[in-house]
Amino acid sequence: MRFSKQRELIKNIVQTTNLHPTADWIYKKAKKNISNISLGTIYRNLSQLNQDGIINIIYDNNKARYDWNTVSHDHLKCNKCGDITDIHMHTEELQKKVWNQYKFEADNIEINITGICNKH
Amino acid sequence: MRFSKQRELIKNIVQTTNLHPTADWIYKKAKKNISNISLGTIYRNLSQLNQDGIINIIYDNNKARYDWNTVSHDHLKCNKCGDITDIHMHTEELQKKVWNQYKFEADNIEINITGICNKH
DNA sequence: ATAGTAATAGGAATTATTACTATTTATAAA
DNA sequence: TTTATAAATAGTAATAATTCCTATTACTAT
Ligand SMILES: [Mn+2]
Ligand SMILES: [Mn+2]
Ligand SMILES: [Zn+2]
Ligand SMILES: [Zn+2]
Repeated sequence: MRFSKQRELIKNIVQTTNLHPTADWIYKKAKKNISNISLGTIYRNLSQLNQDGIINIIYDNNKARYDWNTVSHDHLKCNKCGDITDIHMHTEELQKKVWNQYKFEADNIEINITGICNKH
Repeated sequence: MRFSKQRELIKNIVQTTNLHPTADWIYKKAKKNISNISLGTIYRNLSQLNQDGIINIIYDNNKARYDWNTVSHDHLKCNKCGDITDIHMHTEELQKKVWNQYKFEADNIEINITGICNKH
């Protein structure tokens, strides 16, 4: 993978927010630095960065969000303000359980909890 | 909500499969009975049925799937064959945990586990 | 039967994402 | 340094999933 200032910028944007931004949010932010950057470049680089284990993708209903935190963790999504916050459930236990009970070899466990956050 | 043969058919299709079908799968199946049914009707009725608690919606990456089983449960998705199977984790504990630790009032907990199923 | 209401079909619009292509750019060899 | 070339880019078109719109149809209560 060759260096590009676009990829560097995109990586930096993702790595300096905890908002779990969408591609479009990242695109708007990136345009402030590189005004003619294209949305295709955003998507291409986000998926490259994901493939290289540098960032994570999470799915919020029918859109992707990007997470700087590649360590396995889970999310709380507030129905009122839309905020997504990190939590850590102990998925190792679940992983064991699905193996023991279903002989299912889990490689990823994602827990998405929706409800009302403590700001309301 | 008034009776309609379209809604009855859509409900029946969802309630007689455990495949967690997409809107498009349901559409194709429905057309065999009502050849001029429209995709808009599929979506409208699926979301009505969901609002009335008759069926459930689950999100598989960036598309919706529909589940006849409205009792809280979770899913295993196989990366090889794409099959989605039901499991039951004990989410009551998780619900308590997020309340105690984060004061987050959970109304829905979805656990999505991907990996390799016991058919491979 | 008629009127009022609720549902429909069909297509247009929207949103998120991917694909295509001509041009530019990073890197490494000559 | 110049040059070769593979990778990346901008811009645009295409696709996929979903929602919105509107004229028409079907039920229901008078
Ligand atoms: Mn996170
Ligand atoms: Mn299910
Ligand atoms: Zn909130
Ligand atoms: Zn499988």
